[in-house]
Amino acid sequence: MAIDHLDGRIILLLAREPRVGVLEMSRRLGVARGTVQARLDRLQSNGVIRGFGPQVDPAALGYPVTAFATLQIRQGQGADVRAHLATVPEVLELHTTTGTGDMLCRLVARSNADLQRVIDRVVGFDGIVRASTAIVMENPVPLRIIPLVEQAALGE
Amino acid sequence: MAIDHLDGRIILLLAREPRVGVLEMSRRLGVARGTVQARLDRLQSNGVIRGFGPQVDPAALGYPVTAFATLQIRQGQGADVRAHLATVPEVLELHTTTGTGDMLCRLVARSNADLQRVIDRVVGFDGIVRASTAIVMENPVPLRIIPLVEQAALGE
DNA sequence: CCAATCATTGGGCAACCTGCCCAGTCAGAT
DNA sequence: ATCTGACTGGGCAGGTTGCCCAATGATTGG
Repeated sequence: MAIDHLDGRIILLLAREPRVGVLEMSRRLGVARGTVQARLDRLQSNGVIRGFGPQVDPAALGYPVTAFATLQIRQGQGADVRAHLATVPEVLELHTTTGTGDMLCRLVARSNADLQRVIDRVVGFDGIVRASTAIVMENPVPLRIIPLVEQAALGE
Repeated sequence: MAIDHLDGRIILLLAREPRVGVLEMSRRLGVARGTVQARLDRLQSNGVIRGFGPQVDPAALGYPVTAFATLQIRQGQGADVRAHLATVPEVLELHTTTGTGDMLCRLVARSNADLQRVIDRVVGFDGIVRASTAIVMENPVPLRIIPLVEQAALGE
């Protein structure tokens, strides 16, 4: 399940230049094409690489405002709340957590004013007792995985 | 900047089957190949599509534990803290926010025990006054963008 | 209303890559 | 010693890409 150095280099290369083909990769990495192909197949069936879907920027889509909402749920309403939130397009992800709240969700909106609409839609649901929202001002470290891949590839 | 229906269908198709080529897409969408190519180029230079990097699963890499940490920062130490957190591979993203805390970051770790090490490393920095961590138990809605793309493609 | 501009179409071309196959080598495990 | 699995290097047909072109709407500004 863990990845070795070559796997790491493949992922790194793909992350930097997603367009490179298997043949070009094999040249850059100094291994045979079949090797890269086999590694890639393995990484994907492993689940290490989930896919190569397009990374879409919500801001460019007209949703420049991001926020995180911590939700407290009425006991036993968890499933209903999950189903509710899954139907809201502006809910980009949802986690159930330990700690202060019961759930944490990432929201986007067209503007700060629009965020109010989104929040109303999110919390306007019976099972949600309380919500506390933190609006994102800056994103100094965008979602990344490379450093972790490097660490995982070295440590094995 | 906004996307139209055809853009939406292109993104949707790419999200479902990242391996399809431009030619196959043009067949499926019933438009000329050049059109799909032009749209794709535009979507990428627009920044709507950031790229097609591999989506790596931290769990498959040996980091099955995810947590969110809310940090309170000593006044004026923001830049230092950002730089510090950027050097920690287990910090997958970092936001500065309004509200209770000053920053919110997503962490991963090899285990709950390992999470302690990560947190120590994260908060073991002078500018951080206080940290409150929420461990993710479940992820009912994994990071997604499709519903938003559909909405954006319809609304324009 | 006309002209200009832009997106789209349909076609063609050479170069390239992919998927698939094979045999041979090599190292580690049994 | 034998076997298994990974890697190599090679070949092949088919499909795709990147690039070009001329022609056709559709939209916009004059």
